[in-house]
Amino acid sequence: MATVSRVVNGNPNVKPSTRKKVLAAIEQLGYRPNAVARGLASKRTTTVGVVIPDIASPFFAELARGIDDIASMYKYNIILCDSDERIERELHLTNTLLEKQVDGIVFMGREITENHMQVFTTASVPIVLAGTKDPTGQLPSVDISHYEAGYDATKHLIEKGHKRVAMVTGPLIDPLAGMRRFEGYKKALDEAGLTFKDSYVYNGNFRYESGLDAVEQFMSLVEQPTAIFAASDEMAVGVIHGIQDRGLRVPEDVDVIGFDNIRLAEMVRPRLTTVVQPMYDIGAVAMRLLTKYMNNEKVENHIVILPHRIEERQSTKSNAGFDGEKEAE
Amino acid sequence: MATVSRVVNGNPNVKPSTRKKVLAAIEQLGYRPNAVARGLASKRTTTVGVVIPDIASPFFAELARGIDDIASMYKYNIILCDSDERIERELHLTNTLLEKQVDGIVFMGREITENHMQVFTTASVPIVLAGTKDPTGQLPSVDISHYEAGYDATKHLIEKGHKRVAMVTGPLIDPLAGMRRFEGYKKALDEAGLTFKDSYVYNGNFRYESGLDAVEQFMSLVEQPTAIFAASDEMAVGVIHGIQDRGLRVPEDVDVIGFDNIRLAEMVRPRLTTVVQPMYDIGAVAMRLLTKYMNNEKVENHIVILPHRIEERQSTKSNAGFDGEKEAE
DNA sequence: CTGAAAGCGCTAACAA
DNA sequence: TTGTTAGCGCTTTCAG
Repeated sequence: MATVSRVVNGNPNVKPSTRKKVLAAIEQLGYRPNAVARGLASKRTTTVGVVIPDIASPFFAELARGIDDIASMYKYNIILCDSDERIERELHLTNTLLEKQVDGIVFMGREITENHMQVFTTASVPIVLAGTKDPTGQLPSVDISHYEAGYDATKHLIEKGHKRVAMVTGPLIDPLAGMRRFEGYKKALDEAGLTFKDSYVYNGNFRYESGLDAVEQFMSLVEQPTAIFAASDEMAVGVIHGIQDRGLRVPEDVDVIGFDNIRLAEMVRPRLTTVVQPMYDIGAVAMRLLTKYMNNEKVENHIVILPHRIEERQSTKSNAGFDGEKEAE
Repeated sequence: MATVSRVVNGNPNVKPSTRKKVLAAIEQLGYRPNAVARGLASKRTTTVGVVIPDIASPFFAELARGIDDIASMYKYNIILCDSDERIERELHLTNTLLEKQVDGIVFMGREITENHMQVFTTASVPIVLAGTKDPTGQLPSVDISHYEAGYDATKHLIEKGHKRVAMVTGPLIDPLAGMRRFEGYKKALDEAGLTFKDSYVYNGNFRYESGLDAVEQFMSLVEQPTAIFAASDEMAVGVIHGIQDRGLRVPEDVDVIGFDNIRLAEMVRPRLTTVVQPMYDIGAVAMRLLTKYMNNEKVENHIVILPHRIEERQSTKSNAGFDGEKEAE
């Protein structure tokens, strides 16, 4: 019994000859170790929980790939839970995962509330946040700087000579991908001496249709924006199509920049200039970080901020020269 | 001890007053039942395994959503395993899931080999295939008729008057989404008296780039096709862009029809006419079917074929009238 | 309706 | 190097 356990677990204290015999018997009988019993006895399940807002979102799916790749590299399986972006569900799923005795959890979500903190901090296993960050900075997390990224995207447009720069934001209830990117936009405007206008902001929901709707708002203005920053690639593509559907051209009439760099960014004409977020890496690093906690390894920085950059494609004009206008201030 | 178990599991044989007391104590102590111990004792883990070729593929992600929704409706959790389209990995993951004592498995994959059958048929829990089907028809499965769908798509093009209809296939090693759709294409051609030409076929891999490459092949021909059927929406969008990049127009110069109806089909100009496959439903029905097997319910049809249909959008000409040509035969 | 007792299949000391 | 012995935390008879 114990020897079989040793063989199955690769314990070296087994005489090679008996190991052979055990292995033969295992093969013979088609014996399959019971991971549940093992989990109960050893208190390790080699399973980690993953909470994801929407598995069908290209952004989160890519994070999930990063998580899964590293997890399988470390021989962990993943219990994947789609929270459908609902907070009560996030909490409930986290508790279920804890009941299932996962060795750790990677949590993806939008907003981290007090309730989240309560559940997370009382958990007996490590939890790391991927693609988000808790407001108090207590929890380990892996993300980019949404503020900087929003600032950079806007500045990129301003540097091309644009004075009338609009933004399609995400839901502002989302403190990072929604609010912080928006704040970065305002900062860039401010720094360039451009006045912020409410009519140049459309609150979207990251989806394609929001981009279409945003264009409807912007193009009904007397002073139409000449450049648009969308907080997601999907919305940016919606913006491009909205513009094209009106007979205008991108980037000749309007420059467009997106956010994320999902594959869609290359599957549109013109190809989308966008802020690239290392989605796969965010997932991978988060999972790697989790393995360290699960193995009680030392971790120096529990909050990791990965770099972003701008990938310039064809939806923004390449020439810096531009028929500037002065009315915009 | 036993009474607590009864309370936790909702067993009615408990006096309401003691139930109250137990519940209070649970709350008081912050007691969290251990699902692993429960699984060992009861031999049910309320967890199902899901094998998926690529979590980042919009097609499979949508299936996964269907699976997950129904699973959570029935209080199951999901261990999600990305096989990365590699057969050995599929087999290995299936075995791991079995070791983890999942109550059932939903399997998504391309080809079902002898080796698969061996593992599947010796498993002690039910396994259902989603988005595929085993060649022998022994295993429960949920899918569409790829042959019919390929036939319908091609016929749709032919009925618009096209004589030169090309196809971008999936990998022909994929017996269904690759081969069967292709066979349907050939059937429709044959039935319409059109001769099949090798040069009108491009073997793609379902990805966007394949569509681009296919156009390169097709447009180098003396007799260029006037209509193209792509076996996936991604490839179809690649085809559209390939055509547009050459200064031609869709559908004025070439009609294009895709396959799947992923969200991308609406996020392109012109919007893509496509064969709609009920992706979410395939996943949902597969999971529902699995629950029946797990509960030992009667199942009448273990192979279910869901309907497909063609959604006509702007990438195919709406008028049946067409400047036909006769050289094509 | 409740409690006692026997496992579920394994791991982890401990002894031998 | 191997076997023995306790559990892991629950469910499930079986008495009472």
